[in-house]
Amino acid sequence: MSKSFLPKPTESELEILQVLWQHGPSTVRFVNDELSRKRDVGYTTTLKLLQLMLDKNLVLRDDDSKTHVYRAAVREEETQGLLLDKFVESAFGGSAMKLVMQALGNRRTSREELAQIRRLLNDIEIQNDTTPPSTDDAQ
Amino acid sequence: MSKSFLPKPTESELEILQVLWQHGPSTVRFVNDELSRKRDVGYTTTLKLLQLMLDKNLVLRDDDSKTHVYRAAVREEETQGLLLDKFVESAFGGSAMKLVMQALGNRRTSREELAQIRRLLNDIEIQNDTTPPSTDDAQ
DNA sequence: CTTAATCTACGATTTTTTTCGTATAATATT
DNA sequence: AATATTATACGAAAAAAATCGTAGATTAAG
Repeated sequence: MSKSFLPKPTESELEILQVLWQHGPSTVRFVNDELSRKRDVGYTTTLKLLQLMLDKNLVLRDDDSKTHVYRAAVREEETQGLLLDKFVESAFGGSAMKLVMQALGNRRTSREELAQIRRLLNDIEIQNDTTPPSTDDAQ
Repeated sequence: MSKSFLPKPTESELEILQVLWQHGPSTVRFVNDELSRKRDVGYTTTLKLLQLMLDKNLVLRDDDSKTHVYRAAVREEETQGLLLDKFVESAFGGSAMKLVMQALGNRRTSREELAQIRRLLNDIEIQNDTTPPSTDDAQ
């Protein structure tokens, strides 16, 4: 009931969402310019994508003025969570732990970041102690 | 020079690799049976996929006997690393930290796992101390 | 030996995703 | 006002990925 349908965005759709998340509501022109910084994309391609995303309710648009303004209709964390779940499942056979170990192991992590993770670990541990293990229903 | 070309496997190819990684060299029949446990797949579909993967050098096959035996040609960790990089880039805008935080935050992590991560964190920190910070170029 | 069962090869179709061209409308420029 | 610029809509092609059917070969069963 809480979370409405969130369709899994495709690779290209995700690129666009990144732009919208990072820069807020944007015109097609702006989104396209941003995408163009990385690779070659035609204007109408971006436009079409945005329109499809509108159909899928991935974005909303304000068409008061001639040049429409699009904005993300899905929240960043929520979407990332969804994608993460799928990714853990498909690439790591369901083991989030393996993923975390890989992510931490195979790249330089600064002292500050390490500290940040430690803090999070502490929080989780406290929660684990406070909140009883509950019925551990795996899916 | 070190790592040879590793093509990014598609979703379906990944499913197959999972089977091969987990069960070792397998026949088409076996792989198909495994996939069928999750969803509906035709035998020839699996066969075709395996053949395409052979072309791409994602798998190797032993066709001494009539029924061929396929095995993964790419290592699990290496492939996961590759996919992880792409995923961090596309879904988390390049921030592995955000990904780790999400992965840890949004799911129940057992005490044992938390300890495991702490150990890893320690190891990394020691490395950080031992190895000079070098040019700390964040981007 | 004949028939049934099991495999591989492979073309071809279907589905999904991405890209683009063109028509047309609105706005800006000279 | 005429022309150039910039937008959107939308069909449709191109590209990528997944699925399947059928032919022919080999092995197993009867």
